[in-house]
Amino acid sequence: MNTLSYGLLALLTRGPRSGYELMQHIQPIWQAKHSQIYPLLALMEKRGFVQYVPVAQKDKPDKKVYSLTDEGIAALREWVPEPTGDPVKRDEMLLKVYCIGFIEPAQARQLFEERMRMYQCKIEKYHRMLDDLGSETVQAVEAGRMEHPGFGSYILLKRAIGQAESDLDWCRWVVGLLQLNPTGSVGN
Amino acid sequence: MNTLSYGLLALLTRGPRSGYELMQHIQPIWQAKHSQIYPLLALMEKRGFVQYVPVAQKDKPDKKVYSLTDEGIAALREWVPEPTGDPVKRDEMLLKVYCIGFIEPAQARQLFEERMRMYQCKIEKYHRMLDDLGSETVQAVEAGRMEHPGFGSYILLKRAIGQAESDLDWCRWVVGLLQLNPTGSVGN
DNA sequence: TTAGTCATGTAAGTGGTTACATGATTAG
DNA sequence: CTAATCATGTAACCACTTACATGACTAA
Repeated sequence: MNTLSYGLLALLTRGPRSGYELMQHIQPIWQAKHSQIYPLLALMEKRGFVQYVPVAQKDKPDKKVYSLTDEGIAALREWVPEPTGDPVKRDEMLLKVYCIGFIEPAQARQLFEERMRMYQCKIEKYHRMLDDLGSETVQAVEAGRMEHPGFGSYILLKRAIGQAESDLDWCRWVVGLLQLNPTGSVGN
Repeated sequence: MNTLSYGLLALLTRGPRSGYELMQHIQPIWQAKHSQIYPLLALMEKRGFVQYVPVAQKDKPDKKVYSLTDEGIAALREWVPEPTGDPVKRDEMLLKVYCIGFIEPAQARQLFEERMRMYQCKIEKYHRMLDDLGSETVQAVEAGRMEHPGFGSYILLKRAIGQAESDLDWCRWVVGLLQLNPTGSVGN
């Protein structure tokens, strides 16, 4: 049972999901491909943490809909109070930024402008996801009702938006600095 | 040549460094252990991207001080304009937050308070690192002189501080929400 | 005297990605 | 007609962590 396995159990607290759905929903929180998720689900099924019902579909491939067992819920509850690992962040761009004095100013500008587009897309996506949660959830969250399904999703989305906006502001600040001293603008 | 290898080349643009120093300095940007870094340095030395001078020390173990070769610089310059990979973020805590409705309110509070301490430590550490850069660097950055050694370090530190403060604010906001509805305070 | 720092390396294991494999349906 | 989505799985590979190994010096 690794962290991703517990993460899958966490997602299943919202209700039964297929492996494919789990794979999609876990992406914003924990990057993982289907090739990693399917074997873990099979393993957890063997160990009794989850169970599945095969669902036949017309027009689409059949699927397995997984749900938590009592054992799975117990495992989740044991995991939560355990010491939480430090966050792991790896961003290739930051390594490029470290040696920014070594590269063409035009390339530097491009690097930041690409990232600004990426963050803007993310922010829009997250806002759409917030809207999808509905006003009923918003009211529950604002009242601090953490037992409400959607409380976790809402505060996670808020965090993702805050992070993306902070990064976007940083990009704008750096682009502003770069324009102060347009070393690379010969020929523009 | 993987991303970490280019990252090591990026660090070496600041001047010669030992493997041990590289390992320490790359931590805030890219988590990697010495056991991963030493073999990569050996490989890059074989391929001619870096070279080293053995330095004998009294009172300390001998070390190898690596520096960039012209080939290494060329490789760096080729890498920068290549498409930049998406950032990878994996934080166990967010998975726990997702199923926060399923856990004890006291445990939830503890989770956030632990994180708030972690972010506060980080922010203090980053501020100390900023101070270490000196006013000369600050002036160069404020003038947008990106070719200045320290420009990259300064803007990366600013980003790290912004991120940590954004996360800390989020934790405070959630803790505030949790206190609105003290479900778990029976017996306090 | 125990733990921590400096300093380098290898070996074994886990976690995660890419590629291979299948196949029907739908949208451009 | 090509690409994307849904849906599951395996195999090979790469990236990263943990443990093993050594050894001298220093601070609590």
